Amino acid sequence: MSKDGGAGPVKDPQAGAQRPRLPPGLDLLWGRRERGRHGPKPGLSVDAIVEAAVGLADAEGLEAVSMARVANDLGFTTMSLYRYVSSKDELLQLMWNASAQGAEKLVLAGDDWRQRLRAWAMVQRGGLDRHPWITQMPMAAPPLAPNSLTFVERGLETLDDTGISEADKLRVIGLISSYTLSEARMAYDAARAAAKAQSATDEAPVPQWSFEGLLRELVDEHSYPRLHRIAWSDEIGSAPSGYD
Amino acid sequence: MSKDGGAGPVKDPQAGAQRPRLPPGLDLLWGRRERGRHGPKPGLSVDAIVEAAVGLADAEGLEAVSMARVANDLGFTTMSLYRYVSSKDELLQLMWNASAQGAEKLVLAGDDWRQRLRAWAMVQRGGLDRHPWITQMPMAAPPLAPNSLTFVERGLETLDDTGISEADKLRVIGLISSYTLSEARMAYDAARAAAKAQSATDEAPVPQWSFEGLLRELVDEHSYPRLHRIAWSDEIGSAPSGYD
DNA sequence: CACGCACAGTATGCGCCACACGCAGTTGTA
DNA sequence: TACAACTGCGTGTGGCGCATACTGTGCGTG
Repeated sequence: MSKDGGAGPVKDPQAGAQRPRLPPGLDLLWGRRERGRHGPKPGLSVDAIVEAAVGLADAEGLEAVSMARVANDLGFTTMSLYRYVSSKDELLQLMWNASAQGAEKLVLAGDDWRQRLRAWAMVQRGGLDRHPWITQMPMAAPPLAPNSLTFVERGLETLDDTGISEADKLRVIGLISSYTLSEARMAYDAARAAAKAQSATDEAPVPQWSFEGLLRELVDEHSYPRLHRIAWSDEIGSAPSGYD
Repeated sequence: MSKDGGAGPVKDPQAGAQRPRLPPGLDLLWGRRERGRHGPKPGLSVDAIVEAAVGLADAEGLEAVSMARVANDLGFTTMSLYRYVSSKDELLQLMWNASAQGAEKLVLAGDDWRQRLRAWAMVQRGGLDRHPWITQMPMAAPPLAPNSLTFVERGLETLDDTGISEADKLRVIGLISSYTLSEARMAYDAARAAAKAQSATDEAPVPQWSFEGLLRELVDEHSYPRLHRIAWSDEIGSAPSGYD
């Protein structure tokens, strides 16, 4: 297979010409997987598959996303999906990337970087609330999907007029990001647990524990003095993430 | 192995009477599940199971932990485990808790809170490096296991002489914690990816991508100007987490 | 002192999963 | 027109968590 030389018609006017091959998952993510030109027309598309999978995850959670369910929702068989996606993991990466769509067009208003950074974090939190299954994803490696990188880029943008180093900017973005993620995860899991407890309500043999109640029950005073104090004070209420 | 292995925090000789029932997963974690007194002697124990599972996860990763593998390693059948543990999820919680053992006896030296907090974070990071599978865990809800709470308590302790509110202390701990976790996760995933790439080295048709190289390849200058600058500068080197 | 029952470990099987493999039919190109 | 590339499907494999029903064991009590 020799593909060097620019003799043939190059569809991509981008001057990049011969880009090196990417690792297996990333090529599709960055639109560098080429489909052949022969054969029947595809009755399906990567986008349609990803859309169906995201819809399923939104409606029933990530654990409801199986190749069989997605294929069935689309009216195809399980194995047909593998003509478009090489593994379930790849599909998950595509879903993640899809959920971060629209980052390039968002406007981060604010006079100083604090306001902008805060707005950025709120946008992220909003996305996580809309697609809470992201908090349950395997999270292999830092996000190298195009939309995720765009979002990071926009985060860096909010720090433009601070004097800190580029590497520190990246670290700040990472820290905010991971905190937002973990907060969203807790909120989601708590909501799920509550929903589950409610669904199992017949006679209620389970006394319906709240997080705070549990903490008060479990944390005894002399083993956990500080936690005990916090648990028995009021308000574990939240203030978002506008600190530093 | 010590007799006081995984679960029981304290034995109450007299107060064993009337604590309310805990939700299904937590009772075992807090040593509040009572075994009957009849029948043959158990040939197995919760501690032994947890220990085997942790060993397996340390050696081959979390995905190698299946009820069948754990049981087989112990020389029992799959279903025998369910006499001690009511679900795989419960086993995972126990593993998590077990990995946080020893928090009560660690010494956090330092004159000011920064040093102590930093030491605390380093201990956490050390634990995550020793048991990297923790980064891959489902992470249902905030950690309510006794050892995890002990660790949080020790974290709060480092902030004793700061003037900030209790709730803020908790938030600081949470933030540091989540950042440490996400950093450890990235390091682990990167290591795994590298190991995988190396194991598939015959002729090396894959050009062996590094994270930095990938970033340089993917991030073009005008779509991602800031990331591009970072990618082409040197050092994405790390400085731990002694900031704020 | 024997009997019953709570308990231990086991055997079997169900429904689900991701995915390998090979087939039949369709379509652009030589 | 012949061929090769391609699509979608049927079938099969090995694994998973776990429900259920069983056989045997040994303690507490009649």
